[in-house]
Amino acid sequence: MQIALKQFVDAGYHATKVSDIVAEAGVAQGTFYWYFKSKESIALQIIEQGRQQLLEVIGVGYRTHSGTADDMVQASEKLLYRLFQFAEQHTHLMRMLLDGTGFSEAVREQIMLTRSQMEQGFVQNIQRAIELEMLPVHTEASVRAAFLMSLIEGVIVRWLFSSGTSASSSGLVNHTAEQLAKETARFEFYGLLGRTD
Amino acid sequence: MQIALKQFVDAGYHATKVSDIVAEAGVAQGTFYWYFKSKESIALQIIEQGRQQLLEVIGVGYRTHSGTADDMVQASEKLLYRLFQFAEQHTHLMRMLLDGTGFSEAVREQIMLTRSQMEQGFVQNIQRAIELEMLPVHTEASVRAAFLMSLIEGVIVRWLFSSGTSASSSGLVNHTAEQLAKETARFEFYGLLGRTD
Amino acid sequence: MQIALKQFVDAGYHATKVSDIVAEAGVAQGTFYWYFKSKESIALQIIEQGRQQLLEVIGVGYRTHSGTADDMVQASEKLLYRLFQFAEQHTHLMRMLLDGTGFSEAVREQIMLTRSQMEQGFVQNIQRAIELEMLPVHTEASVRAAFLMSLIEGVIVRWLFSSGTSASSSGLVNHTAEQLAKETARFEFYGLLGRTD
Amino acid sequence: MQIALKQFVDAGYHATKVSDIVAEAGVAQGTFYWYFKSKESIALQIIEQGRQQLLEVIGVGYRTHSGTADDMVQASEKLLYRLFQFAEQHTHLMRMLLDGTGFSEAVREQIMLTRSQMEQGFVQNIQRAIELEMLPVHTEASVRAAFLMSLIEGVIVRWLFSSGTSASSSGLVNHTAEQLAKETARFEFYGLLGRTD
DNA sequence: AATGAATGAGTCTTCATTCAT
DNA sequence: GATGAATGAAGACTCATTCAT
Repeated sequence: MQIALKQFVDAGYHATKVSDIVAEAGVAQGTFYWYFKSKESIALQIIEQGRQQLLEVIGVGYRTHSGTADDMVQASEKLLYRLFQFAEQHTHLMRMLLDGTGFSEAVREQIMLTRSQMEQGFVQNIQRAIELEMLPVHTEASVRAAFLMSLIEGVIVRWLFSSGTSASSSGLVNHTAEQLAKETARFEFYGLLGRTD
Repeated sequence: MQIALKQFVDAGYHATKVSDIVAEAGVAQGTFYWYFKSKESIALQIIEQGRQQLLEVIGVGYRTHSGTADDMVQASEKLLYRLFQFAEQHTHLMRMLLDGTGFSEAVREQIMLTRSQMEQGFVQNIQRAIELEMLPVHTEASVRAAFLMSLIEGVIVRWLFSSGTSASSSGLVNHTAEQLAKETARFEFYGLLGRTD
Repeated sequence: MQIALKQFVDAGYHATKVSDIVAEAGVAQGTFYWYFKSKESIALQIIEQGRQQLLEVIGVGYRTHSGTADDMVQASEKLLYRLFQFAEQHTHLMRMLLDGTGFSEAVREQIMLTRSQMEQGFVQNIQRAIELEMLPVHTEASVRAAFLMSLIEGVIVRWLFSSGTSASSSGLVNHTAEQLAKETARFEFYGLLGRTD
Repeated sequence: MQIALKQFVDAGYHATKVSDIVAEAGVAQGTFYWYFKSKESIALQIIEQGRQQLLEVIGVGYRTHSGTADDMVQASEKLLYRLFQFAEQHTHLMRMLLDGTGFSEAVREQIMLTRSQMEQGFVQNIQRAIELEMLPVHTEASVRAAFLMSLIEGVIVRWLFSSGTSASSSGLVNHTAEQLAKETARFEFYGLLGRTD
């Protein structure tokens, strides 16, 4: 699965032949089919496993029961830090989830489901914060979660996957997970204008 | 090209057969090859054309020479409005650019290049705003452009492409381009906490 | 036809596309079919035309009515000289006839027919020489004609077509038509051992 | 490879479909590509194998260290006999080598190389004979080898391949390998005029 | 558990030929 | 006479999957 994941991400799902996977794994073609029902099935299993790890990472904390704005920023920073760390350690998986390099319908659906579940987590957190009057009410929680999730996904993509291609390096490339978490949390809560005090 | 774009986006690049394209176009297989060198080449041409349109849309304004924070917000709102309108009218193209549904290496590279050029535009605008002291200096322009671009891409994806799959509808689905532009601009400048006055 | 012949010979019949021919000729694809019924038909016409020229060249003389061995050698030398000259001036045609670069059945048949007619000419000449007791009777005329024809074909091929490829240059490459005719005639009548006087 | 060779020779390289080969072989299309990289590659392998066999056949003897003219004629006769026998047993291969029925560039090159190597063998033998003063010096060895090779190629073509087409049967058709070797050797050394004693 | 040879459906691409203008 | 866009049959090659051993 490690090998398959890497190849899916590096070369794309379609461009990755089962024969490539087994070649790198050093086993025979038939062996693949002893462990996996099909090429699609291995992709599905990779995601399934990744989903669980990912949701654990973001699921842990962030469920404050009150606090100041600063508390929120700090809590978010911590969550983002954990998430970015995880992304750094599971580059291939994240790439599969965020790039979606041309998988089949069924696989794409699972990818979307995973991201959707992640986003749902944010919706709940934001909802809670609004109820606790830690956040103003001017916008729906789901919209704000969408903003947040967009931000996070985009940041990870630019941070970890922007090299190689001729595309610009987005200025995020040389950041540490920690710096990135701080910057992102600041933008999350205060926007481009930053804190106005 | 219209037909090919639609099929690429709906079924995926690989799943789209040249025979499907010509069938819907009502011409013979050979005719395709009279106009396009290969299947990849039509994808490349689609992007090339789309890139130009897209860059025109965001290239127009946003190059203020001074002004208050409110001016900035309004200018950004206008730009976003134009962009979201364009996205609404060119759903398939945007999907090709933002989803990248498993195209070949060469095509993916062009997609990335297009997005990168768009992001570069934002970098320059932000840089200008910092020079004019309209934005605080605490963060590099390229980082902020990355945030902004992430936001925009994520918003468009959730707004236009989130139906169909079982994934949640992200709360953005039923917004108009106008509403979305307003909300996004607000988040862009003030973050989750919103304006503090 | 000139252009087609050249391309058939240089690239091979199958590798030569009608579009290549018309491109070099500077006319449209359809124009080709105004003048020729098909790709095969142009090849057939080329041969037909070439056959007539070729048979004229070798048909002229060589019909002695008596004479010494020296007379025969000289007569043969003249014939070969004419033939080699013709070959030199019609390289492409000769190549088509002697190389037979993968033409279709019908074309190949015409090529064979042409060569066969040429060989028949030699059979008759040799037959005559035997009747006139200018040549010993130990071998059938047809066999000797086969030897002769083999010799001539091989010589022309090596003389005119052996460059380019990595294949050896056969030592014939830098001869003039005249030298070649002399050497060939000598071998024809006296073999490797040469004249024994 | 047997089957492919036969079909290449009977129908021509281009006219032979991979599907024809596998059909006659009784295997699936894919199986072909398990054993051969491409259609061209099987042709190349056929030649490679054939080259080795052929060069062995002519490589054996013929390297006398002195002797009379008669010795030479007999030695040559033996060599020719072996060669003609081989040709008779490997008709298809010889046809591929001598007819060159429209193969691709790469294959043609290998064919030419094979024939060239054969000719080189003759050059050396003749050179030796000249050094040993068994042959007169009036002509270069390479030229004489060209004559000889032409003779041999032409004889084989006419002997084995002249039926079928409407072309004449060249008078060689009904000879045995032995007779042919004798006649050819005679012509080789004494030419049309034959021995003058 | 593992092998790897065998399968064959699937697809892009080529190119001789046609035909409306 | 000439054009060149349109046709569509044909064929090489790929690769996920199967299966006898």
